[in-house]
Amino acid sequence: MAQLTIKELAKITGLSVSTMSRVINDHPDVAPKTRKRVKKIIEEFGYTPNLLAKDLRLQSTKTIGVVISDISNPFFARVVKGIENTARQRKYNIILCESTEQDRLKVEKESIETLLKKRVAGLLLTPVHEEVVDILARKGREIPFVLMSRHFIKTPTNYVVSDDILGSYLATKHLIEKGHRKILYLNGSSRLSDARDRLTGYKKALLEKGISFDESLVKTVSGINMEEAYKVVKRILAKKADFTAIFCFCDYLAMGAMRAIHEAGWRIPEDIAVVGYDDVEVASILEPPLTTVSTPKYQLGEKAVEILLDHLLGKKHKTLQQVVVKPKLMVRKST
Amino acid sequence: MAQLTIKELAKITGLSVSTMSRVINDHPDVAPKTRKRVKKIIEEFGYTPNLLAKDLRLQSTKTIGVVISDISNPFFARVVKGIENTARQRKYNIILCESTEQDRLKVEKESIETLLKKRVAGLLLTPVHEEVVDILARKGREIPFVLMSRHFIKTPTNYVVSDDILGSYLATKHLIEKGHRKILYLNGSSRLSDARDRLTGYKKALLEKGISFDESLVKTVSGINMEEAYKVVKRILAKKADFTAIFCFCDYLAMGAMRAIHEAGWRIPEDIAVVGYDDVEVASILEPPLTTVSTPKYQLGEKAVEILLDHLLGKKHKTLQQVVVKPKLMVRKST
DNA sequence: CTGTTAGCGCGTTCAC
DNA sequence: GTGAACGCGCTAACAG
Repeated sequence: MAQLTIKELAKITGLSVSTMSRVINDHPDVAPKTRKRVKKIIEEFGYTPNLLAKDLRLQSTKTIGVVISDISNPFFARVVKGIENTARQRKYNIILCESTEQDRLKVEKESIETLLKKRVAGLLLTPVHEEVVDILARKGREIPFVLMSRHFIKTPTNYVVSDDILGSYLATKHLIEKGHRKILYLNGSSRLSDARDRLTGYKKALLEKGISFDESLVKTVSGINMEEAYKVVKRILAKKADFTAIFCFCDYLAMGAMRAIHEAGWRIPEDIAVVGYDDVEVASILEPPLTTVSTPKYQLGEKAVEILLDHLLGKKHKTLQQVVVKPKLMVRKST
Repeated sequence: MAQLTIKELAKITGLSVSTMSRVINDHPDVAPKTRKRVKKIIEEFGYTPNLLAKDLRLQSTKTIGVVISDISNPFFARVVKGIENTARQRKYNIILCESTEQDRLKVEKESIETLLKKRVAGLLLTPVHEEVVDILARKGREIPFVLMSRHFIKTPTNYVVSDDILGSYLATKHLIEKGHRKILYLNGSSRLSDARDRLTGYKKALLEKGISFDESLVKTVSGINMEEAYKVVKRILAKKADFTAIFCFCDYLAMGAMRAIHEAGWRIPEDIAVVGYDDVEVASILEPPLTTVSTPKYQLGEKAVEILLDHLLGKKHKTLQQVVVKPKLMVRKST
């Protein structure tokens, strides 16, 4: 990292460090010709300002920490795209951390600690444990953060989520109207608000249509990914299929479920109908095209960044922003 | 960012800053009881070391810059997962930058400049323009970097790629053996080595089987994504389908192509066979399951990080590492 | 084992 | 319009 420093640059130009600093930051108080000459030399010698020093001096960085559970999940990939693109437009960079591993809590905690040490300007998270939020609220830490896809009840925070109750209500209702009475719900961990809310929506539709809730029809996967869903559904199918439809917590799970159903020799939707959540890009070209609940993924990331920056720039300081977007049912061939 | 500093911590404990530094960094030269007491206070007061200061002092960061073209592409999502996970295991973080936009060159350049300013320890890239590599090789910049999926001929660098000629050769040969003579090749920009190499492999198989190369059967999409592929194939199909198979530069393109084919009312593979490249997770559950060329995506990212760290830690300094992994044909129902 | 101090690269008063 | 000097928070000699 033997780079040219501002001091050396000053030596080369024969001017002072402060003048260097001024032209680097386009400060007005510099004679036009001086500026020109210095800029030329900067170009020629390939000077690269050290943001570590600048940020330390200014006590602020243009870096946003992002903690996401699984970038392989097309839903999150899309959210991250939204985050990165809008952040970059606003001259911010993102440090991306995953927390997929078994011991998520530990990984999440460590990632956040590291991000805090790096003095990120703010945090964007899809936390698995509420405890994580407590860490951020600890004394002396007034770092802004916004949760995505999930929120916690105990701790009020900024967040951007989908109206999960509504979404899964619509999905379940749709299935019922298609004649299904026994609907398996393949859920994520009930520790999460999105999983809980989607279960609530599921129950709500059942109730409304006069179908009694059957606890045994709710299955929980240990990890939100295709492979897990595949395994779970395969196991269920091996026993006895006492249901005619599966509603999945998200499309990524639905994909695994579909694979299991196909492999078991059942047809979709004739034998088993499938509904997902998220409306991921590939949903429409699956076999068959997946009926799902559509959510604005890119915009979710975008909005999260905007809320964060509003707080950073002190615009809506202290005012909690909680955005809930309305999902939309996309009916396709899987039901 | 009003955080507790090491100096204030020293004041609280009644000890010196160096002692603080020592316990923070687990330096041996500290009395056990002192260490214990200090640690307790750190915990209690919630001290968070400032890495900006530490890194500035040490002239090195544990951050890796990653410039990827499109995180929505499941291939890259998987590669990034490999990068992030192995980096994190090695105590490094990644700053992720996308360069999808129209004016890629500019975005790529800017991202790299920013990353350099942030003093990332090294760079991982899938560059679109060779020019970008020149920037990194400029005087005074001896930052290590490794290219992924592509490389350049003019400039020798570290890289991790798939044997693209072999892969597309296998794919094309497979199609020919299935009886296809008119095979459309949906390619990415020929500026890229992977696109060029895959075209070469395509031609090689043709030549070997005594089929003359037809320039008009090579179509280039302007952007590597589903939507682009969908549009291009739709347009082609609207005219006249003078081919019985499509070989796509990657699965992501294949997905768009499949959608267009379905919409046009053709069957896969009866009317048009489709082959992709990458063997993305969803490939096996598409309609129909996609025949494709399998590449170790996660491992590609993993290997890239390892090469980078080898250089950072001075192990194989100056020795260029160029890894070429052998792809494997996965025959499924789309052919 | 512990404390003092210099300086990493930079921005910012405050002089001139 | 320009320069000198201080300090952001931290580590690493060096001294004790």
